[in-house]
Amino acid sequence: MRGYDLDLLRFLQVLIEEESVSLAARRLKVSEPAMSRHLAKLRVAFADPILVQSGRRMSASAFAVGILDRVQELVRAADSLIETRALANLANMAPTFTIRANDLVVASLALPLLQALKKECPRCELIWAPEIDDPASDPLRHGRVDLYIGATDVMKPEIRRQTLFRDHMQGVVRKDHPILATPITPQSMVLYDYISVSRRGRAQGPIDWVLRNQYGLTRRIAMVVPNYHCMVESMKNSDLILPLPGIVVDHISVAALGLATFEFPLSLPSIDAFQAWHPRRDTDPVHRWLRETLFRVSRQILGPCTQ
Amino acid sequence: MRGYDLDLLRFLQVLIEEESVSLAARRLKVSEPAMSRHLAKLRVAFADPILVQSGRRMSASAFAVGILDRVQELVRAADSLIETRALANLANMAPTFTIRANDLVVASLALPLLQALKKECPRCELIWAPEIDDPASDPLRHGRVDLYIGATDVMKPEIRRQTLFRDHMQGVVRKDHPILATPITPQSMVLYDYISVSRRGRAQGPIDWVLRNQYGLTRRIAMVVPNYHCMVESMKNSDLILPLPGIVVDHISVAALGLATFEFPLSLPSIDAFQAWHPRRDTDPVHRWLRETLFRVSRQILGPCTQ
DNA sequence: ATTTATCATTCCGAAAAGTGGAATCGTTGC
DNA sequence: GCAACGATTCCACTTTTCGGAATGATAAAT
Repeated sequence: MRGYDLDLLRFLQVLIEEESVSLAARRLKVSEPAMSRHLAKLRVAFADPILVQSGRRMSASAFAVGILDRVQELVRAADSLIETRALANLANMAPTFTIRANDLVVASLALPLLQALKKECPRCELIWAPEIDDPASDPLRHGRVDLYIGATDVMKPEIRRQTLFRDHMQGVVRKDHPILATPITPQSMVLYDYISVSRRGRAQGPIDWVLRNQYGLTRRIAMVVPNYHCMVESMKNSDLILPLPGIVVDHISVAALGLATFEFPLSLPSIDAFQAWHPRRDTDPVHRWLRETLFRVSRQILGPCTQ
Repeated sequence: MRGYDLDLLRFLQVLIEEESVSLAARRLKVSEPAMSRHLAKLRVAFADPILVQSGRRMSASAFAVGILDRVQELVRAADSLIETRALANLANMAPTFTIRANDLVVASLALPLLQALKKECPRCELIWAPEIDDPASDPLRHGRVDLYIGATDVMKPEIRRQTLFRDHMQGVVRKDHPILATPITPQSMVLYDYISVSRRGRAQGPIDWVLRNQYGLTRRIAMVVPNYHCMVESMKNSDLILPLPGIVVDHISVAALGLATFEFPLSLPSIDAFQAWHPRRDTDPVHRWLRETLFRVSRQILGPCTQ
């Protein structure tokens, strides 16, 4: 006798995580009757109900909750055996990844990421796809893009995502801007006009919402630009204020451009940059290696997320 | 896509351990074609041959050898999930185990073992079956005995066994025996007659073989007895030498019986006491709990094996 | 060099297992 | 009391797995 079918562990993990036969079925792409039968087999094998009726819903039994960690680790470890084999051959592979990210990310991460990847896989290639105005999920779904790096996009529900780093906006002005002469307050913020960076022409953002809701103030957007490049070259001749994320500020030579920066005296929500991918790549060990390498590199370059 | 069938891990483990499709098939009680197909699926899943032809035989690939530890641990951990559930209910169980062991073992281990078992399972019961002269394997095969503890028995090949403790023989004589007047040598050993303890009337043993082969000496067996009990009561009135294992010597009150002990000046093979059970109990979590408890108790009482 | 033995793989028909849709059951909200 | 929702059971069909027979590969024996 060989004991129970170990493949039931895959079902067990998802059943406990979802606490629902229907959701578990959907997640593993089988019918509800099929999932129900798997649950029945698990109940026999473990002599435990696993999921118990809790009013209209189901909830996991104490025993099931107690072993979830071990089940998750088991399934993960079992799948990583496959990766052991696949990754053993990285040095002989020549994978090409298409990654879509905005210019800020490319500027700061592209080179260190490529260096880290090539360390283990010398013939690895990256293609940085240009930003588009369509929803970011579609190319992931169709497989035209392997990985997407964004911060504000709303992704389709099935798209997987992982936070890479946390950022916040800083104000950029010319070096001797009058706003710097005294401690900056919300009131002094709105004395000057602003530049807004938005590919879709969106002028309003978190700064506006906080000013209005917490101080009853309104800032003026003098113009909206699709990217910051030409602004940082010429804004030193004006009193305009340009909000930029830290990732950019760290990247440009502020002093050389005749500029200075300041922290907004506001409680702004942070910006969580993430990487996103389609679930079909979940079990692709080479794709996982890419994600893990990008995650590690982004933390090295940009510092850990404080969350 | 759910990834490969995790149940293949059971086959993977046995295939790597046996390095033979036939032996693996036999061990898991499937046909050779069935095992061959499982191997084929493993080869696809891992993109590795797993077993490669090495002349007439097969041997495990480097990759397979490299992951065997992890595979064994995975299968063990997966099966132990079942035990987690089963053992969670020990306090409410009332299992009865039939254990066959010789009197020496019963005398020294029965009470501590029962105490240790009852600590976790208050209604647990032990039945110590009397020694018999038939092969010890048969009752295990037929299920009449759950566990057998022995030392010298040859068991059937499918019987599982685990060493419990290591022992050695000591000489027992009356308190003022002349052999104790000077350092004991092989030559002085054979000046006196011996008692041999053997249920099957076997007079010769390792002592005889070592004396003959290393010193060209022969000891005289004055009599053979089926157990040592009556001898230790009456032998103080004679110059007979009674060899007994340490487990007995530690158990009886040597001084109160007017006796003394000595170490044989010979390089004798040690006695490995073991527990034995039928493989059908391998996956029985309650039976495994019994074995593990017996193992732990025997080490506590008799000291660890130096091996 | 040929034959024999052993072990692994492939083929094939039969048996077993698994599937999803439909029907049914149990619980809660309205 | 009825409707909605989710889980389970039933049923016919599909897929997978099984073991015996046949085949292939290798080394030992003759």
